Amino acid sequence: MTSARKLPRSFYDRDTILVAPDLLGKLLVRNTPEGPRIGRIVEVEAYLGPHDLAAHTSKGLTPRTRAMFGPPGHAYVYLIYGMHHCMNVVTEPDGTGAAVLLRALEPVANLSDNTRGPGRLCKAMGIDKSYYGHDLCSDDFFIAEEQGAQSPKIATSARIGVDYAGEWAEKPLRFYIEGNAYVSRVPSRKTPANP
DNA sequence: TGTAAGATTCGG
DNA sequence: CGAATCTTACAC
Repeated sequence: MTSARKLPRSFYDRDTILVAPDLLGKLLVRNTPEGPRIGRIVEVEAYLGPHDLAAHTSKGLTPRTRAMFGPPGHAYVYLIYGMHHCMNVVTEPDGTGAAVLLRALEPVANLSDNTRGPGRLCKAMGIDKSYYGHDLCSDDFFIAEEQGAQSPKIATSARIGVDYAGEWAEKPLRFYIEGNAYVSRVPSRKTPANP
């Protein structure tokens, strides 16, 4: 049986551009009365801070973005389009306003097969606003590293669904495991920066 | 107090 | 390609 080690707070207390790709291959774990729901992270997006026009924190500190401006290693959960929850992992020191959006999981235990895309990911894991600001260094909801796991092959692309962000929409801040069947989309779509 | 838009998903 | 659906932010 493979062992897994919970990631320490220091893992999240680094530049978001480093944390995002490092999250690939890690295990998202939520303990429930029916047993632990576990998924391997295969796709993420980095949101760097208030200067990143695609990030929610570019609007400043509001009740909604409070968790994202908070200390690292906590969950930033929000409802989008009135029907889907999205989960982020807060990074960098308290007050920075940066986070990593989890976009897709590969099912490992007690998960449906429907884990592609940030909305479906939260539905499969049972994540909602009750987890807003939840500490990911807790025992019931955390991210762990599989011991002996090999480093995944990482690819990048522009982030999805942030066309409103101008030049920030084109930056390669989406990271995913190349070839993994659970990545939500292939970057075969419109690529403006491809003359 | 009113309104516009969103880090998405699903159906036609 | 457009509706669903409702919270949030911001204008009046």
